[in-house]
Amino acid sequence: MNQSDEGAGPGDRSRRKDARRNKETLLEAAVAAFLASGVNAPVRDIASRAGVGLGTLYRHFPTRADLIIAVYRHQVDACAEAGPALLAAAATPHAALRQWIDLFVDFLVTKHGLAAVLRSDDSGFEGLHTYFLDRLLPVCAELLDAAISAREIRTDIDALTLMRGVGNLCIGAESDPGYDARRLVGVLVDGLRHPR
Amino acid sequence: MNQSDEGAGPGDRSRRKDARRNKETLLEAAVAAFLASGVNAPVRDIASRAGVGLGTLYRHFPTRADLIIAVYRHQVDACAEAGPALLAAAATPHAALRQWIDLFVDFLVTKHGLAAVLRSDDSGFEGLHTYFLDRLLPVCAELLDAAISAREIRTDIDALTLMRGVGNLCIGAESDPGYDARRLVGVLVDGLRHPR
DNA sequence: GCCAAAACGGAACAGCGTTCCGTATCGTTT
DNA sequence: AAACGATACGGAACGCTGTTCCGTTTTGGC
Repeated sequence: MNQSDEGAGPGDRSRRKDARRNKETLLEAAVAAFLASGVNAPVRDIASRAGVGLGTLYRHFPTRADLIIAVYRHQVDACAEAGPALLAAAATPHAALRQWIDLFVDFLVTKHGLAAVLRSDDSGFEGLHTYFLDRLLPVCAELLDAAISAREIRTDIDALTLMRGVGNLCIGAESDPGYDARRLVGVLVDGLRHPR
Repeated sequence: MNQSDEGAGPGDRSRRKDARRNKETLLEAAVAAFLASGVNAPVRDIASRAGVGLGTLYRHFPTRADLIIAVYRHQVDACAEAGPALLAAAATPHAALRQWIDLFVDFLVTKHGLAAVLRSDDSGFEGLHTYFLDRLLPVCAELLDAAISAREIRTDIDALTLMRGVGNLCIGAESDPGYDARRLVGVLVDGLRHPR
């Protein structure tokens, strides 16, 4: 989708070496900034952490979303790949779904502001939104279908709605001791089972 | 909490009549702007709709949150007041809780962006946040307690977590045909019942 | 009609993401 | 080694927020 598909690995041979180095530095700076101030850390902070101008940042990551994607790509991929393994290992598809969603929730909750930005209808984050959905929606759908086939859960909630719901429940979970997103997601997943 | 407690009714006698008129006009402009562009309509739009300067807007409503509160105050109050009535009328406390939450969800879903702004950890919306919680949390707690006393639901979800969860589930419900917040909230409320 | 008190309007400020372009560096070619 | 075109850099500037501030205007009791 964009040129930052592979972080700043050795994949982009044709680029100048200062460009490769800057991209790498920017990624490290972004990781640090996101950790310190959340995903909404100002671009200027990230650029100055990297000792680089704004122009440089924007050439490598045309939008905030691209930078966020580059930072979290590996973790999202790991989450996606865990799906089939969980399905194979768990006692029931519903248990696998629960475990997979827990994985997703753990990821979201530990990234300050990521859940919020994921759901933001602000254009400019569409790329981020799309990436997450492209990667995770098929996995979620597979688990959901398996649970439906096993007649464990209701059939009127599709994978997209479920993922968005789980993502939404994670919003604000980090900066609010009185709000237990994990438990609430657990309740939601319980509710998926056929009503009595 | 602030001087806009009563919209722009005849309550504030001591104010100059142009001030009263402007406040009323601003409220109408805000209603129109929120309807047209969502709760995040720029203050400048609202001021210019009202044919009034920015200073005037900010004198009457010291922050965006105050304006939003003034616009939705009556509907929030109505929702709060519906709680006890539903509890008295419904077959079971859990049914009353479900109906009350449906009321709340209907309110949120029809106000573009309100759910998002309600959950935003952005300071400046704390007033809004506080008002909603002050008004609705006791009602939710009453319904929740009743359902717990009737041994209908689990005891590990408190009113605050539930309300925030429901609010979160409503985020983005307006601008996303593929996302069914109402149904998802229904699933969550189902999940509140004791696990099998 | 006078005049303080009250309210108004909008320029100005701070902070955001993003764009743009003159300048500096790189790496190849001579 | 020198020169040169392509590539990349830096940061001022733009457009958009919400909010503050203060010179000017309006109001309403005397």
